[in-house]
Amino acid sequence: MTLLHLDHADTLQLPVTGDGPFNILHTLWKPSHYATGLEAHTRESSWRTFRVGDLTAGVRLRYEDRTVIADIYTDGDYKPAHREQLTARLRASYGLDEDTAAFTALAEKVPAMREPLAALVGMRQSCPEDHFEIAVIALLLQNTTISRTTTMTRNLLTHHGKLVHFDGITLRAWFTPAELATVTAETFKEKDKLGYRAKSLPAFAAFFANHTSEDLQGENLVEVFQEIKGVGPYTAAVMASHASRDPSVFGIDVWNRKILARRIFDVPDADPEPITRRMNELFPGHAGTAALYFVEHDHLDSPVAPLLDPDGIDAWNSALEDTSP
DNA sequence: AGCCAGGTAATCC
DNA sequence: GGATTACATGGC
Repeated sequence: MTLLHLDHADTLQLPVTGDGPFNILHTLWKPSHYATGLEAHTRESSWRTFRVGDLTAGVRLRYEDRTVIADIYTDGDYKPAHREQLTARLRASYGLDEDTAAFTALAEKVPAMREPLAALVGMRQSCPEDHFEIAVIALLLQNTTISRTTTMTRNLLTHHGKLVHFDGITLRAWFTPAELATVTAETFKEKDKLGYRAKSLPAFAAFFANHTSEDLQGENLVEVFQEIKGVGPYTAAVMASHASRDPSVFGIDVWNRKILARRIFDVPDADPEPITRRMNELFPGHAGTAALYFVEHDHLDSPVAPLLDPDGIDAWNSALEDTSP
């Protein structure tokens, strides 16, 4: 597939205004997140692609003096409106304006949260995906293994997304709902190997071609999202907790169910209802944030997609560029 | 071979 | 309503 070269267009200074400590490493890089090719992280820098309106952007992120510095690389006409959209998107994606004090106060009173808090304090939810993109991620996680989720993600992004190069790194970029709307369910099944999920994706593309993330502000999202075919309680909760950044919500699945059962009940597994009830008792209004801390702490020692060594970037680039369509 | 994966919708009683 | 069951695919 063609490699799109992006040129430097802007540098944004994004001060962290939220109250409390800010953990840049674990806000940008989550040890539990599987490899998508959409982002890469070293200890010093992160790279990530964004689709914003008609723009394809590559972003390199660094942090100093309580400010996130974002170097923006683009493929075309970069307008003032793009700067505004990207600024808002980056601030929201990494929770730069969100306080951590309320959660930290609750967390300090719960013995099971002591270690996760010590290791991760100042970490915010990260969700560079918009509602459409996070819905696709959650769809690909449904009832399958991470290995197959990774394969399906690679298939979709290779066949229907973009491959870009900027600031010395090669990354994949998402397709937009409009771009995906031209693809049939049969292609998703036969070519992208999505299995029974194939018929959900056209419904996702159609819904989000007509509803932007901005349109959805203020709705009861967990209910609204479930009107989309293929979106149930889990996918809707992932969308609300991640893209809508509702700190009280978390999607429960067989994976985090076991992690949370162990952390709060000291048992290998438990039913979703008592887990949800107990999480809400322990962390009222912040159960989603608490779940995030438990899950990321669980993966800290063996990350799903480890940090990149700066010497490994050439190999990273070759691996992505060699993927055939 | 058979079971299970970071679920959901359709179809039962 | 709540309790099954089919649904694609791949790894162990």
